[in-house]
Amino acid sequence: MSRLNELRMITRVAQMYHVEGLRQADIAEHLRISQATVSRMLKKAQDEEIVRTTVVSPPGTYGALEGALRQHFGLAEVIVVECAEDRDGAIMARIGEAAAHFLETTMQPGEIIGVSSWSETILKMVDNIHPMKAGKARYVVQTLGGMGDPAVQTHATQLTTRLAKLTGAEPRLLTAPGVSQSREAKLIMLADQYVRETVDLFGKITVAFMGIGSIEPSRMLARSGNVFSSKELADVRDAGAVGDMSLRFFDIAGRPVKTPLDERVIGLTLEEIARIDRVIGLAGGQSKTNAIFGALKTGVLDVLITEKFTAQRLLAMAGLAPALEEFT
Amino acid sequence: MSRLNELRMITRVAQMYHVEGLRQADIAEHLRISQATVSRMLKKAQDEEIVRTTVVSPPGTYGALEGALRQHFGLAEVIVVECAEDRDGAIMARIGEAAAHFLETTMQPGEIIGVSSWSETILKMVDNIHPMKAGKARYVVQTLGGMGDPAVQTHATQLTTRLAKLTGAEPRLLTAPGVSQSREAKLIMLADQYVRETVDLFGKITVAFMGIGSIEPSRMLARSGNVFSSKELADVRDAGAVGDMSLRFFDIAGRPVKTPLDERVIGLTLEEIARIDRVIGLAGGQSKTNAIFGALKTGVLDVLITEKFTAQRLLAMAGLAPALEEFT
DNA sequence: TCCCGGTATGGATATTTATTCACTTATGAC
DNA sequence: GTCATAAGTGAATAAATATCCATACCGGGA
Repeated sequence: MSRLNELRMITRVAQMYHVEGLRQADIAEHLRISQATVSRMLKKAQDEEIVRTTVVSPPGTYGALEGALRQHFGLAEVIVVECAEDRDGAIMARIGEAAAHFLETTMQPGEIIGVSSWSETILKMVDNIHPMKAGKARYVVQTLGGMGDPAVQTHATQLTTRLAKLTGAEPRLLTAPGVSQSREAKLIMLADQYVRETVDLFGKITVAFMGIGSIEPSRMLARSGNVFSSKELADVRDAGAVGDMSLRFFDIAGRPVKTPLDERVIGLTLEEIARIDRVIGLAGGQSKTNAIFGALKTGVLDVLITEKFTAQRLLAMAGLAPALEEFT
Repeated sequence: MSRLNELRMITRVAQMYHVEGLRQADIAEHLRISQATVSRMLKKAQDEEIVRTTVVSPPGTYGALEGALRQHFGLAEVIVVECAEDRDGAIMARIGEAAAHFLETTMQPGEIIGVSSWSETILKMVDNIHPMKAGKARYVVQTLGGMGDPAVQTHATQLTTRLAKLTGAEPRLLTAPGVSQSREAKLIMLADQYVRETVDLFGKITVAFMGIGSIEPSRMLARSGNVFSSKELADVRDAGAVGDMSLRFFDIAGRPVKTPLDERVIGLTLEEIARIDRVIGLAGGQSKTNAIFGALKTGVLDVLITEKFTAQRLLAMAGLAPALEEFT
């Protein structure tokens, strides 16, 4: 009997607190009990599920998708954006916006930002960053050499420099090609004073933005500026690679895929990426799904920023398809 | 655009706070913002209805009914109990239990308790009170003279005394009949030293338990011990009375119904009842519905303790029938 | 009967949360 | 452009809430 009366009272307290918005002290007075007891009753109301709190995602946000991805891939944060069109360009733009906002709101003063310069998504991110007045970053470090002929390499330089300016940081450029001619050529590049200084900062990077690339011959070659042949690309794919971050390839299970090409790349290694405090992966789109899945499996990412349909596909691949109903 | 990102972030914060149970400071650290902002976001989440808190009544409790009654009749508290059987006896027993629990949990030390002694529900209440160890009441004041022949009047005395003992208070008895022979007889009674002392306490009562009686010839006469005639009863009813508290009659709209009988009653008046800080009305059952409705309309009650079906009928009478669906 | 472990209580206090304040930045009128 | 206004921020602080602690009480077993 008293059990029921107890529940009745707890319900009433919960009502007053959550619905009527009274303070615990007022409720205590009203019911002539102590505030401590009211607090305990409210806790009990939670435990007994007399009060239920639900968090609903507003239209255009995808809390459930984000939560499922966080959980399944062990990520600290996931941001899923909505994208009306399914064009890759539109998707990158939206992801870039979100990444920009993320950087703006989470950047700490003195941070050392790593950025692999030639991802289009990262370009979009930089486009959307507002100049920061307070709380400047320390360095923006280019984590991969430039692609294509030297004239075009200035794109990378510009992007790094622009990001540095926007964040109030000092740019640290990697004045070398992303893919050197040979292992030996790479060593020579690394001997350069300025290159050396930048590479030495790799271990100090506190936050890195990683474009995730897919192994798709046309795009890959296009963006590479033909620094490696379609033969090399085929080798990488034959070795099981599905995608790359900073030209470090991995397979669908997230295992690194090492080929001779690997030795010629001037930029962060997967091991170095893994040691960075916050690594933010940016990518979305049908063609990149496998690459993103592999990237997540490498375990080096802390944050993923992607797009709704991609997120759904990733969960489906992870075997969470049945739950997809909820994730519309 | 930033609007959506804002909502996304708020949703995430709400998720962390309400679902994952993190502290605001931890969330702030995770998201690299200030705790103040987290607090503000959570408030916004409430406002935007991103978090929804619902209080459900556990089975056997009737939060919705209680709330509707509180609201409609302007009561400070309402307790609705469940009663399996529809017998009046069973209903009174359950209401008595609830009233006992209410008294136990809300009584303040030094309280002066008024009790109109002959209501069966109040009898049940006293039956269910556990002796109080700490926080004793000051007085238990009998607010209506005894009914029936002097030998039977000891019932009233006993009830008051017993309640006083249970609450650690000093009993203050009204050693007079509830209904005197005449106006003159009443004055003589009131001249009595002990009666005087008790009546003087009427104005000091801090909490009063009121049985609510219905005008129903058989029961009324039975309980009255035939101190008034069926003619007198008919007069009262003809005057529109539907019920009484402490033999003070009122009609369905809660208006006092004064008849010559009124002058002969030795006990609290409605005006005196109205001045008491907390007046708790106890009643339930089909036959008492109109009486309770009238009692609520008098505006003298602060708390009502009743039973589920009675509560539903009261709301139906109040014109809240359509809402009854929810109140099963 | 008395004593013991488990549970509940309110007062005091530690912890957590909300609000204030001073300041910065964005926005819009002129 | 300049100014005023509005909106947002974090540090400090006020306010509210949760927890600790000492105590009281209940039920059950010696």
